[in-house]
Amino acid sequence: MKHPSASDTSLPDTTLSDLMYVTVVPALRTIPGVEIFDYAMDVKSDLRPGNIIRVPFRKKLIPGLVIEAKKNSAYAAKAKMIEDATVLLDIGKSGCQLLDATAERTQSSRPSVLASWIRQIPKRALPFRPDARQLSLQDNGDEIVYSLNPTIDLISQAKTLSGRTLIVVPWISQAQKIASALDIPSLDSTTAMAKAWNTLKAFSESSATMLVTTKIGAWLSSVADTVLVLEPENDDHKQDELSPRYDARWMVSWAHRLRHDLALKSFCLTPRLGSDDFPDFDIAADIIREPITKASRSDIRGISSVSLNRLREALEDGRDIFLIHPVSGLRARHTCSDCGWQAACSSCGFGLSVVGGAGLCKKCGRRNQPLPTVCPNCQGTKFDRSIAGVETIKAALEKSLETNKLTTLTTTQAFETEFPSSSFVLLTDLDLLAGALEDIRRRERLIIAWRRLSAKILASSSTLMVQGKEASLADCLVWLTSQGLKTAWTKELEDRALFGYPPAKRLIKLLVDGEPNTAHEVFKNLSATVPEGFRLNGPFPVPFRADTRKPRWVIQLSCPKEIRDLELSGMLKPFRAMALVDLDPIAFFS
DNA sequence: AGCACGCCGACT
DNA sequence: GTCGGCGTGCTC
Repeated sequence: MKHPSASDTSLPDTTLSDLMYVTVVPALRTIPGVEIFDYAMDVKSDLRPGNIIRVPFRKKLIPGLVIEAKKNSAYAAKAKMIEDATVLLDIGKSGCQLLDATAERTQSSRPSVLASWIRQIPKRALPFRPDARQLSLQDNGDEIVYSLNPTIDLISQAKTLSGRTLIVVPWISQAQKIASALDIPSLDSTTAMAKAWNTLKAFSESSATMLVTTKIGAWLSSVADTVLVLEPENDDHKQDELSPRYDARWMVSWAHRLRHDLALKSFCLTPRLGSDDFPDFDIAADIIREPITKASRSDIRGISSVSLNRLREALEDGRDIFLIHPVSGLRARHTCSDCGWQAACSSCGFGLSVVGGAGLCKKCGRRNQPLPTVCPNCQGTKFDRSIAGVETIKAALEKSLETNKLTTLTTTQAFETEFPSSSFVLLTDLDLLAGALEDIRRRERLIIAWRRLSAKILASSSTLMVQGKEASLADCLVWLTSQGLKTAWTKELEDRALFGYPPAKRLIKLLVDGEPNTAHEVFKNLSATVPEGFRLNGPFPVPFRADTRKPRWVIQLSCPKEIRDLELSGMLKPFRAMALVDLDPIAFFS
């Protein structure tokens, strides 16, 4: 099998005639620049681009991806011999291309991306044995389906499909629910190593199979016939913690770009900001708005007297009652009533939540941190200034209503719960649905979350009572209509355009660690590099850093949205040493 | 001699 | 980014 390459002609054939070479991307965390390695092999081992094999590396055997087979190598003298050329998986040429594109996009090396894709291969992995496969050569589309219940519609669509189908969802719990509904395997971060490998291998081997996965399996779209994406409007499709950080939605559409025979279908409730395609339905849920005013207060903090009465009535009518109050624990923060001093996490500096009498950090997860009873700033002894937590409200409500049948839900739980028919649900504050994030995207997130919750209410013929500031409540019913959403998104787009934020502009984020002058230095150098039409903002300090960590700064680079990844990464390459470059940020200020 | 530690360059 | 080779210096 001959694979032509530049090196075929650039070097004389001095090698033994029964040797060939392969260029391999090892599955290994490396810095950008440490990318590919050549290996020698017997000509009889028929390796091709896309094959995943094991290669000797230092003193170990590690997984590697063949990206080229060739007669000669400039590294022939160093090249180690591949003794066992057993192919363990094949991701094809398009898999290699997707790897290249992902590395470029995430500003990381191909080996690092590959390592994050295949993670580990069990010791006793069996050879790759694909069934005879008919490649569909038709040009398949990229379609968006709007639905009041995207999950149900995705499942029924999946049942009609016959090829190799990958279902990509934003959360593990959804993946597992869909897996059991369709009786197919799920691949997510909780799947054990050997099982994960066998699952993805089985998916790649069979031409008629189905797999549901979270963002960690999105790369398998390079071997799928059809990819179904659930809730593409949801930002949890982006891996934003581990490195390399990538976005499942981007990866899936890039796979489609590389292989047009890949059919792509997205199921959503809300169009993404910037879309000009809107659903043709309204979410006609039973919703009662209850503005929070001083006059409407009940004895229970955070609950109006009208809400309390409605809850009581619902309970008397035998309805299931739910409380959504997205502040866990006893109270949101341990804040001094007199001076406003706030207890902070000892490892990351974020404000501590009060759960079970001790401090819990919502940012880094550190638990059981001691909370002072006397304010270290002003010696005050009252700490009840912060918003009450769900434990506090639940206890007070159950006492007042003389019941133990109140179910409390966090936002995430609210999205995952199937409400019993005719439930009565109280949301304590509409604004809390958007989470703690103070970002230009707050409104966008709030609208998406609000529509999701309302659709769940509608599906179960329940009632949602929503408290909130008068101004916040004013638009919330409008957001549930197609026309109202269109208006809201148009307004949001105008605001973003005004400030130079996505999707009106492309935004690149650079994170610089160090003193202010370090950040300003990088900013100055960037200003000198960046072409006409680009704009720089910052450096903004990143809040909530631990005392032991250096301060971190955000520099925003706003540029025309048409700009290509390749051009950007070329321009920003010199800054890689000083800054972490995120070409695809979801949060704009941290 | 035996071993822990840390630096630094190579990894095919 | 990680490994491992090698030099240093301490201990038995």
